[in-house]
Amino acid sequence: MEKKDLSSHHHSSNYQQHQHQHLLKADDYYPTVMSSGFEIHTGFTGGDGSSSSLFDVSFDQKGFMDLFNLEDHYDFTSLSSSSSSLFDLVCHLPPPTPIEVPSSLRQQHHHHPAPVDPLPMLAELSPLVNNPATPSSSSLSCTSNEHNRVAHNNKAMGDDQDQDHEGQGCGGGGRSVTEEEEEDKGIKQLKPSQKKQKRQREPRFAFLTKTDVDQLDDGYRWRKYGQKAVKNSPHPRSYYRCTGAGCGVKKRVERSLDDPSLVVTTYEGRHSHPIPLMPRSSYGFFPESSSASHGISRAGLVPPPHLHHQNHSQSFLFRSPSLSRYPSASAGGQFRTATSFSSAFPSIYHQTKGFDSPLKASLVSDHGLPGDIMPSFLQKELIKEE
DNA sequence: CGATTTTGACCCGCGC
DNA sequence: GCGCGGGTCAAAATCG
Repeated sequence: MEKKDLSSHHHSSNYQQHQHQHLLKADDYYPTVMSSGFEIHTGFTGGDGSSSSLFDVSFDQKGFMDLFNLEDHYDFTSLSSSSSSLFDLVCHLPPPTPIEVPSSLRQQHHHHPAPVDPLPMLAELSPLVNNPATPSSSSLSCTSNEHNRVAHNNKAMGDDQDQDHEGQGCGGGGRSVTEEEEEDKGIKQLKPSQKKQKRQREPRFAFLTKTDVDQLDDGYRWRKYGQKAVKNSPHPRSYYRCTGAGCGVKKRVERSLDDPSLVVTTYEGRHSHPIPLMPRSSYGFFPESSSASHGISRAGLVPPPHLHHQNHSQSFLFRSPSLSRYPSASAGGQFRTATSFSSAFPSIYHQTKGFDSPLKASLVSDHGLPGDIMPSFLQKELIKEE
């Protein structure tokens, strides 16, 4: 039934490499950190910014600051590419406050399970409203999982939340990934008593990406296991699972109702393995940094300790598939991406364009931390603009 | 031929 | 209890 509508969308093949802007948004939050050298402009700029630097990132400073409460401590304006990046900051900052997710997004995410322990603070903070600055700017909001409380108004995903304990899982919880996974699968079949136990979901992160492409290449390999029509939306939602052995990380991709040009990618769980491919994503960022556990290594960022705890730290790199083939950023063309993510930075909105150089960024997670979810899109998104 | 995608069916929780 | 909607399974189809 629904499929039909859906079908039209996926396929990367069709995606053109033209312009994609990625806005990253995050939704459920967890603070992830991204790294790398970009410039951060304190002013919020609209979506297509016109900045020309390679990595211009604009944040809504205010929101950002608010989140972190940094105002007093950090001078964002001073950040520049040379600096370690905002991630540095992030690392030292207090956790962000949750933001409210745009209605369209909310449907899905919000339900937060119960989580793990996320940031207490956040939890308390509760809802923030973010103002979607611009439609596209999408600020996304995120809420933390835990924070569900806040959000839980939406029940849309009710089941979601309830399900599985994976939550802790991937990294967190106690069960091994495989176990979880299996359980996951088996859930249906086994269901008897299990029902009672509600499953909790793992922490999720959502990113908003403004792009023509539905699928971003974040360095991991994903297998699509389902697609559903989204209520009130012509665009379907696709479900992907990481193909890594034992890795139960899931990803959900759909277009925003509010702005079809925005792709909402929600990650759930942590990867239990390092990023596979260099091939595809060989752009380099990643890696190594594992050792740095918290902190940023030059390239990467790691979530602040407090944030770190759970596994939330993940690293991502996003690239649109189509772009994958393009040799890195080096390609001098202009690329542009705008991402906003709420997880870590709730109302942040930034754009990047034209990277000329490979970003050095790598997000680090403790390696495979399950997380490794964070996109590095920042880094590499190379999108050729026109 | 193995991996991935497609897609209808099914499961499950929730509200009415 | 029923219908709705989200999420997942799994067989078939497709891809590389």
